[in-house]
Amino acid sequence: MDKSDTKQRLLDVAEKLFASNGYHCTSLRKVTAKAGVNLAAVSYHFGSKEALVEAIFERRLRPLNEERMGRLETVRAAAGAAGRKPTAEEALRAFIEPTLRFRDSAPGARYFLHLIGRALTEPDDAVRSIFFRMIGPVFALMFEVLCEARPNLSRNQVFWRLNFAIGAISRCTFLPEKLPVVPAGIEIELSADRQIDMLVDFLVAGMEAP
Amino acid sequence: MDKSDTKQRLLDVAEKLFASNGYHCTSLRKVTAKAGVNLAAVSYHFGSKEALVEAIFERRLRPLNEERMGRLETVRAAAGAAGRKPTAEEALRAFIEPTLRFRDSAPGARYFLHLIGRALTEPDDAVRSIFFRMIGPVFALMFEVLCEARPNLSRNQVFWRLNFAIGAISRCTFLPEKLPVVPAGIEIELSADRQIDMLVDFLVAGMEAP
DNA sequence: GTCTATAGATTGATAGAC
DNA sequence: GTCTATCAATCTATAGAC
Repeated sequence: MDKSDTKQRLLDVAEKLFASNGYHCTSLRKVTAKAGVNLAAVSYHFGSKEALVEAIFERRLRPLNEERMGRLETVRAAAGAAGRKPTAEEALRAFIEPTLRFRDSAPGARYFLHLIGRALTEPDDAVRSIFFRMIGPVFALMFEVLCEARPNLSRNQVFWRLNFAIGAISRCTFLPEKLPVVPAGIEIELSADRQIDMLVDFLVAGMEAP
Repeated sequence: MDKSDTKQRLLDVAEKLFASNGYHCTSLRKVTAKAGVNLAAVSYHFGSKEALVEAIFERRLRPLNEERMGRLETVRAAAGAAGRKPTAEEALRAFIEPTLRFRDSAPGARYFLHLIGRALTEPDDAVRSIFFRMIGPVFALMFEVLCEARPNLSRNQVFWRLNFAIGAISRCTFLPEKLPVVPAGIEIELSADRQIDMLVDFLVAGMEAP
């Protein structure tokens, strides 16, 4: 029990600190101090700082990606069985719903989503490529399903619209306190379902634009 | 001439390196070495690393913001004079066209846009707040004009749709080589006008969704 | 304005005792 | 598995000669 406890605590604390303060602004000393473990524990359990962040991605992104891929395959299969194309809404929901519902599924999931929202723009090539490698297959499948949903668009147009959608979605996975200046009276904390509805309304319209 | 030359070279080189490799991954030693000036020149001309990045933002963001604000005011005035509301397309174009045309207007502008695309998600509180302070008034005006354009939406909905749009736009200001895995046959380098059209098609539809 | 030299602090990683 | 102690590298910032 003690054995895995240190490892888990390191993952939990590092996830939160990397998300809140960034990978490079967070030293291993801060992580181990907050986790209440020894500095050398990172080397022992993970090997390096980079391997630690990779383990953080791996732990949460693997099940999340499996769910998104599974739902995308289901969308494709259901449409095929009915002799029609998948719709943009089905594809978008298959991606968005697991992502945003995941936000409230575990204590640290919110921090993790913030972390991957920033991984999209991560300046460190090593860290960014860890993330891109894990997200690549989901992105590729999403792209193919969207191409089927919008056969009249060029692949080029679908690619860019998917990128636009990714950018929009990433604004919802951010910790609310990290958003730009918020006008008075704005509700910045939304339930996952409300956030999903807003995203889907916006993105389906964008994706179905001529 | 020599006097301002060092300062300009520092701005140009730091802009490029901060954009390509990130603020924290770029040491002042790398900047001064690549600029061919002495390490101490940063302290002399700017005072600190943070003041350097602030000067980088200031140099390009001030004229760009003035143009975007001016165009937003024009949209509002023209609609008012005609006794109608501004449209979402007018508001979006007033923001997007200056931004993306700016991309090709100066040698380093492309790097700068990448930098501000990442400033949205900057983990360092000091750097992020420099950016938010500069972008705040534009964001606020954009929000008000969009509220006028879509009076049937709640301010909450407009706020989130504006955030979605910001996220989408930021995917176009990125250096193409920093995008996630790109499927074969995709044209990743688009002219500003082509990119503007794609963005506007997508975002107008999203913004006008019920 | 530009330079050298260095202070002063922090970092990731590791060797070796327990 | 956990700990102390420390290495070697890096960083920003600055003092002071020219």
